[in-house]
Amino acid sequence: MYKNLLLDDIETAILQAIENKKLGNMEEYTKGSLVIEKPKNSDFGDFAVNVSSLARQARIAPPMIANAIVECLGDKEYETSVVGGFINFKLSEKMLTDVIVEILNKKENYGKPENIEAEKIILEYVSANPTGPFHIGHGRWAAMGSALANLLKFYGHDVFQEFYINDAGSQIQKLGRSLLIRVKQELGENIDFPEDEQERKNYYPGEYLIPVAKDFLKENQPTEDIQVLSDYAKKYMENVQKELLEKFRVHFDKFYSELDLHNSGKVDASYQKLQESGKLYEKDGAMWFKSSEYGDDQDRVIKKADGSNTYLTADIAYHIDKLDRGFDRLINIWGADHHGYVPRVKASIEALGYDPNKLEVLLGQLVNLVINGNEVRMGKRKNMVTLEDLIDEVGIDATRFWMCMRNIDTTLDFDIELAKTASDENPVFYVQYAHARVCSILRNLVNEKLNTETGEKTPAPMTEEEFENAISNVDYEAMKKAIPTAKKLILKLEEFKSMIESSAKSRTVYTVCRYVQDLAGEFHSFYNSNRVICDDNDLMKSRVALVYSIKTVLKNALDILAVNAPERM
RNA sequence: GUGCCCGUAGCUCAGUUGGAUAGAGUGCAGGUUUCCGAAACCUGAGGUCAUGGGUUCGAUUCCCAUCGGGCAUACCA
Repeated sequence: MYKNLLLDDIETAILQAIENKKLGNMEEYTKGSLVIEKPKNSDFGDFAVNVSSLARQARIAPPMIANAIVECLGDKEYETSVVGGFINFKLSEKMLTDVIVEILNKKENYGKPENIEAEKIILEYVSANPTGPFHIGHGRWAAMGSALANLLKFYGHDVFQEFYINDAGSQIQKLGRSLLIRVKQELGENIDFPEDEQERKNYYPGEYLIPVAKDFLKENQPTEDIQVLSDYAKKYMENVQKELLEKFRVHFDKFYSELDLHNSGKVDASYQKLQESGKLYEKDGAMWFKSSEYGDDQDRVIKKADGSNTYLTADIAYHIDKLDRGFDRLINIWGADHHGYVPRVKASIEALGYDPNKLEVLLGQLVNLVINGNEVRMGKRKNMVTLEDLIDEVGIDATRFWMCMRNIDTTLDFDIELAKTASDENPVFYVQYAHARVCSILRNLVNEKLNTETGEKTPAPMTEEEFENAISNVDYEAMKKAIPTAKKLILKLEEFKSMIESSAKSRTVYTVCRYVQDLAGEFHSFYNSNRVICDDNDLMKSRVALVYSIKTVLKNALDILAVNAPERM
């Protein structure tokens, strides 16, 4: 990508300038200390670099530094100009053409970096309790996690997606007790969940267990055995969750059961290892882990006074297991309500002799539901608007896009009315419309036109063969005519590569959403003042190559988000 | 109380190791269609970057304090 090329050139020139004693007191330069950026005002150029930061070391004014560097740059394809401490770059038409050539050659691989250090990554997300249907908050992790997985894969990493099923704790008994009440209700018994708020907390009073009870009775004899009921409800909810994930285009390579983890002996084994490391001690009849020695604000209980394990014990074993499976990097997406949990898990990893920096936890702020302009707090069990309800109302594409379009650091306000009306106010349609429009142009190019009133046929502007030729044999001569009116558009297409790199490195998917909106905007703007199908054959051919490139890049970006790129709308 | 996240246009949000006139969408006002999809485009108004200090040639960005919002502070999971 041109950012890297320009930076290389500039850094070489700086080293040359230092050697020639043109940079005052400056004696050395560390690569990577400058950044190529886009000028705020495009009149300055296509790219720019600010060299003011070198002034302190060189002890001469920024403009002089900039000029000295430019002098050492030599003849290049692009033009340079100096304004204050900035060196501005203007790409040549040949360089712009090369962007299109590259896209048309690489197609669905355009944007993938050539040489990166591929990491073996395990990405864990959603990891919900199998005690009920997903709510909207789970939808955010599902959409963002799957998009992040797609992004990291596209970038070249080896990504394994995993869902940790919390199927071992007391909440499972609670689920069974709740199902028992629903079963009894089905059998005509006059019984309900306790009114008392404290007691009610021991149940899941949501109506979603009613169909579960019905199905249970179809397949089983009535029972009051909580274990049987728990197992049934748990499996049932797991299947409900799995089906919805697939429908939502979220694919996990493995569903890892906490119960299996316990049964495998791995939890006991990691407890043993912790004990051997000397980081456990007894207090008040319980076993404590000295996590405060590793930056946690206090020590944590690892085995309760009654001899049972805490949730943390299993989670330590789980993370150690991930490391033992040979992953270079563990990325977890957790809700912000679990943020206090990060230091203790890292502490345990370190205490057991692993590198805690291999674990990256992306903490996501929660989702607020906005109904009729009022925020509805997402309680875990009350006010439940399920993810499925949401998808049914606003569609998969819109839901995925909305969930991904904000930085994970900010609380997401999901305005259900806005998402439902979902037309002009919805950015996903704006982007999809751009893709459909491109496809429409491409169709019109090779289809003859029929006048419905007169029955007359106008021949297609291009034959299939001419079309194939226009998008496969492209060089500067062929593209030249399209360049002057398409400069901004081509620069945006070029930006796809640097966007992919920075998004992958910073683990953000909202930047991909922003990019597709920008690209769609550039295209719509271009479309309004330039025609693709026109009388000038050379111009038409070159614009066909341009428009086909846009379609390719839009598709590549939307594929990462797992949002459809429709041919028609 | 303590820790983490946040506070930028009416609203929802960007702002890349500190740097050019703080940007986009939406909303509002106005304009654009004999021609490839007007679900689009163009123009305009709209800002004490929460507040007050500090560091710096330069702060929306870094530091401190205050105010406001969210989350967490279990031998629950």
